[in-house]
Amino acid sequence: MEAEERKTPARLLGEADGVPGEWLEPRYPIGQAAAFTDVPADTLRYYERKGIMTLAGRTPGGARRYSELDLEKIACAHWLREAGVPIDVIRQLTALRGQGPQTASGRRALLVAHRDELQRRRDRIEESIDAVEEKIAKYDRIVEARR
Amino acid sequence: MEAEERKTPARLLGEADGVPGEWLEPRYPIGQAAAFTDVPADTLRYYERKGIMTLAGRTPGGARRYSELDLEKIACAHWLREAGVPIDVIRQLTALRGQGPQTASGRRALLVAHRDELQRRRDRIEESIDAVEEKIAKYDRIVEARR
DNA sequence: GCTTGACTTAAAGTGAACTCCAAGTTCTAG
DNA sequence: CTAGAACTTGGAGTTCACTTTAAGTCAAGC
Repeated sequence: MEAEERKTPARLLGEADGVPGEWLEPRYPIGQAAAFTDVPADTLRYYERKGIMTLAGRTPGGARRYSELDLEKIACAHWLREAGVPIDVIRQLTALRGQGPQTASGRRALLVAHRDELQRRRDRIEESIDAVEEKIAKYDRIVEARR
Repeated sequence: MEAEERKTPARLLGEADGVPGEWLEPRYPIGQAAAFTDVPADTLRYYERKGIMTLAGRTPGGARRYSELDLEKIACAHWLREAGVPIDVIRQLTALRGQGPQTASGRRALLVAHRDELQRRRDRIEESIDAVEEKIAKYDRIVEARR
């Protein structure tokens, strides 16, 4: 057992290797994938159930093996989640991506809709910040008056 | 029955009336309070259970009656919720407010903490927007290339 | 007195996104 | 070959903030 877990597969480091298609090899068990992507294994299985990950390769025995491309897809899905995109929308994006390049404009539309939503969310937060600052200022005056 | 429900109690319109302390009168039943504040009656009871509303006045029969001050407190709590402040934090603020003015600096600290949290949240969203825009641009190039 | 509608309570249900568990199977190092 | 770590599955549990339900009480108009 190593002192420190290796956290990044070659592809993510940009170490292009000679064998073409090598990063499509289903190589990484779920625990490694979890460590690489920082997404818990349970969550990876959950994403799969929810249909936002097309199934990675399996060993004859049935254990999942992720390729480096799969890891990138996971990273992308997880990133979208962190950006607040609901699983449902990610599923739609994934489904469209699976249907080939003619769905590109549909996917673009989904992303534009989400960007607009994000902007609205940011604007609301901005307003909240302003209002909270005002309240803080009010407390400053109160605290000041009591000294 | 009126054609249009009256949505705002006098105090919120700024119609100061002659009788001092009048806006402390527990006057409005929960349905009215809900209409005024745009917070469903169920949610008002829920807030009360959660301890983020000190109990409003009651009729002899046990029905809640809200004063205009209560309505302002509701508006404040609801606004904090919309700003993403968890119920728990609102409860702390409410509790501190109930303990008098010497807790003002404590309340200020809670608000500052929340403002910082909001700023972090806004910054994350900002990053997400940038990233989504980048993805959109990528799709633009794809869609362009296919024409 | 009776109906209607607004109110009361405790408790259960909802939905999103995980997160954990039990019991069994597979993989891997020695 | 075997011990034990890592994996499999289906399903239950968790958290948050409500939301709904069931069963009953209260106040006003006819």
